[in-house]
Amino acid sequence: MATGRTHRPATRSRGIPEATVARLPLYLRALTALSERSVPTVSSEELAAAAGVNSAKLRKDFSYLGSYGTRGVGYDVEYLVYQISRELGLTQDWPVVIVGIGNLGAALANYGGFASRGFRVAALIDADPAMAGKPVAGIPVQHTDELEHIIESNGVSIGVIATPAGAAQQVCDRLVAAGVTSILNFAPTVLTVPDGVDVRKVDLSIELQILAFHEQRKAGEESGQEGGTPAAVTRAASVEADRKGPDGDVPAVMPA
Amino acid sequence: MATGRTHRPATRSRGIPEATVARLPLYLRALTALSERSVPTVSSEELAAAAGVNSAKLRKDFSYLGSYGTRGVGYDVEYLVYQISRELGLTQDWPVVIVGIGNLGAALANYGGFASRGFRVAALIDADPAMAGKPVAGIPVQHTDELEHIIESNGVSIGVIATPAGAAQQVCDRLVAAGVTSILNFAPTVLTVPDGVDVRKVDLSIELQILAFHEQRKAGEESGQEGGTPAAVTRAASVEADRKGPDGDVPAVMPA
DNA sequence: CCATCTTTGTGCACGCGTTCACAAAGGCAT
DNA sequence: ATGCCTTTGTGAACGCGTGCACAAAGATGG
Repeated sequence: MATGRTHRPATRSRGIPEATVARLPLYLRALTALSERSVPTVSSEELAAAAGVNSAKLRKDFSYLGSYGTRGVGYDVEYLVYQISRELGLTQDWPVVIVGIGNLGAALANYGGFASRGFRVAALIDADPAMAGKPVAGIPVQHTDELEHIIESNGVSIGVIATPAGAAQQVCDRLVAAGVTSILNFAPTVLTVPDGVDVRKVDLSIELQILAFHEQRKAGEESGQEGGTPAAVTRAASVEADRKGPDGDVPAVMPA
Repeated sequence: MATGRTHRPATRSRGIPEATVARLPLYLRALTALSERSVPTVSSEELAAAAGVNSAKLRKDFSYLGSYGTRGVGYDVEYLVYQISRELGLTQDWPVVIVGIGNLGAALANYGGFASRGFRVAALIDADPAMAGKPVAGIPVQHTDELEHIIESNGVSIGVIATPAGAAQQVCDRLVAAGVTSILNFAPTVLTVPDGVDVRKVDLSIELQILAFHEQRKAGEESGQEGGTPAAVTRAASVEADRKGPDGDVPAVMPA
């Protein structure tokens, strides 16, 4: 999973474990699919299979929400959709701003998953004056100068950062100062935020590196090859040669 | 974090805990930045701050790799960069294919972080015949028919899925059948894969929902408002109304 | 109304991950 | 060479998350 919680070490919110909260959207998605097919009830076993988890874990997760099941029958799909939606806070609209409208920012703006879960793109913001006014996904891009005004007038509490790494912390600071208390960070940087602000990060580069680790392990188990080969040393040395200048001046979205 | 490990419950590979592996890329990034500034050594305290973790955790993480530090001094930056790169398997080139060249796929293709860490985009693949031959990020898009051929002739073991949810499992099956053993999934679906295949997922919708949960909790603690308000019920009911048809036929990338 | 059968909800145990706290180790100054 | 000072490496304790296994609960059929 490309996700990583940053701060908030192990805060069990209102008795619901963090690990459970992270799975609720998964259950909700599976339940929504069942709801569309007009399935009235579902057993923990079936739903767990659809969500890709263990049925015992699913039952324990639901037990934190309350006793919404019926023994011998299962769970009422519609009721559970409502309960989970409510628990996740999806019963209200969340205005969201996306900062950094490069390739990735544009992809996010076009992402259909926003609107369908109570998230509304309130504004697209970019530092490039040439972008200002240009519509992306039907929404005109606004200049960074407007950031504070946009946040405050729309009551935005969730911000998405899709800028290059060099700009991320600065953007983050401005978002927080303007009142944003939850940030989804796509820039490959560690963001520092005050207490009370949640940060979640999505980092493609890290995901790939984790996959490479397991891939290497799988390959190494058979061929038994290990240790620094000459080629390996060469590549390692070239790693730094690739990276010129500070993080900020790489034009592409999300430099590593 | 937008990341979630899927299968592989708790396999401690060669003695290195999974949680440690997930942090190694973070350390590597911080170390690379230090290396660029020609910093010769760094203490666990400094590096931990740069990586956004606890110094004790960092030292324990490094202890799994071996004793690469010098007491009273710290760690040699260059040496550590090499050791972590080697451990993560970044000392070799990993050809990667990206399947699904929509908004997101194009953003990924343009992502600078690929090349700088030993990942090479071997091919871009899309099901739309109109896309075939069109260059994206300097690489011509190829049709899905070529998938097996591309995988085998390039020795690709890592695949990135950026298709709509409805196509993801099918693409996944074909990738695995052709020899791919690690998959990074951006489509909002649970992928089923045989043993030995690693799947990591990046799911924007889930991340936002987790943020919304905490955001609601923060808001609720002050205003003490709880329970299903009429407005809440309205929204919950409209959740399903938004979602027409099966997952597959939503045109946008990554429907939720 | 009773027996049976299905499925939930959870007590319990186990293992991973995190953190504390400190002894061991090495550099450095004198 | 010796003592001091810094920083590593790790033993031990703790807490969270997971999974097992079963008792309680309720539906269903006779």
